[in-house]
Amino acid sequence: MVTDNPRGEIYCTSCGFVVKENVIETGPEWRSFSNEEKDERSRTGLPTSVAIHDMGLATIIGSENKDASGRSLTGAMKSSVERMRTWDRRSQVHESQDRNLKQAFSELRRLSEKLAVSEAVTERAAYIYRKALERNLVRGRSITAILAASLYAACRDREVPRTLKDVAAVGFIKKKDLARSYRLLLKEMDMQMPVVDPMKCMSKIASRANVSGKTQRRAREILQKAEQARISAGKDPMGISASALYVACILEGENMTQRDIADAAGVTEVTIRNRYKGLRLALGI
DNA sequence: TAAGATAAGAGGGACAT
DNA sequence: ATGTCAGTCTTATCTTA
Repeated sequence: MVTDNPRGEIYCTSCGFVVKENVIETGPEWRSFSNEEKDERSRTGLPTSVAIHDMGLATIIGSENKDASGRSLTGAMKSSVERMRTWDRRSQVHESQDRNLKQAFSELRRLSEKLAVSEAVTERAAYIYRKALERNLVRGRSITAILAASLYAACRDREVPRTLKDVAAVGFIKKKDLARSYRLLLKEMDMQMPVVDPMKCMSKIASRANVSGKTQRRAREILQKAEQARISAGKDPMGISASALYVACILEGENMTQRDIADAAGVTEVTIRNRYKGLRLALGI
């Protein structure tokens, strides 16, 4: 059993079955450099986070007209403090950028929760969105579009297997629009993303399709051979992964239809068939 | 019913004009 | 900037076992 923290999933190392998704960070909040420190430090308050518009560091001037030692303020002082309060309130959302971020991040929370991604991914998405905002990429486009693209980018960056389709669905936007925004981010911000590893998709599909661990191991072997045979480049990783699993089901005598696997992977039967054909050709099955 | 075949269409990358 | 080309994936429909 292994915890994959960035992905927020716990899965079995021998069969790849995903036991639990969206696991909360289990480590201590602080790194400790000695045992004494470890004992002394405790979790205090919210950790700072770039996914909160002011990074969780807001301080507001209270409404009690008392000074630090609890004495009432003089009249002159009162009006002065009142002015400060006004500015204090204004500075909390002092720019349109801040307002934008506030809205975006509440949306981000919603999407992250629905996608069941870890806090690390959410943080990353927030960071990317901030950058996008700074570079004026949001102007003239919808906040949701760029935000969803940031979230997708974060998933790619952290190698969390979420498809464009997954993200588009929870954001109620069209897949092609999401793809467009995502490419915009990559281009304008010179980002480089790792290629999606079909292996990473395997456990996801397998657990959704309810195939046995044995079959899944078989599928992984097939997938490995397929990669060695270089027939996977440029193909949809979910498609590759799904068809490998389909082949494994046949070999292991597990009665799964193309429809079942296709549904679990979020691709069409035709795609399965095409990959399946190439797989047979390359591996001589 | 499941699997295979075929065709049309979308969207984007590469490359030339 | 605009057009073409090759390649991928999707949707839809028909055929085959």
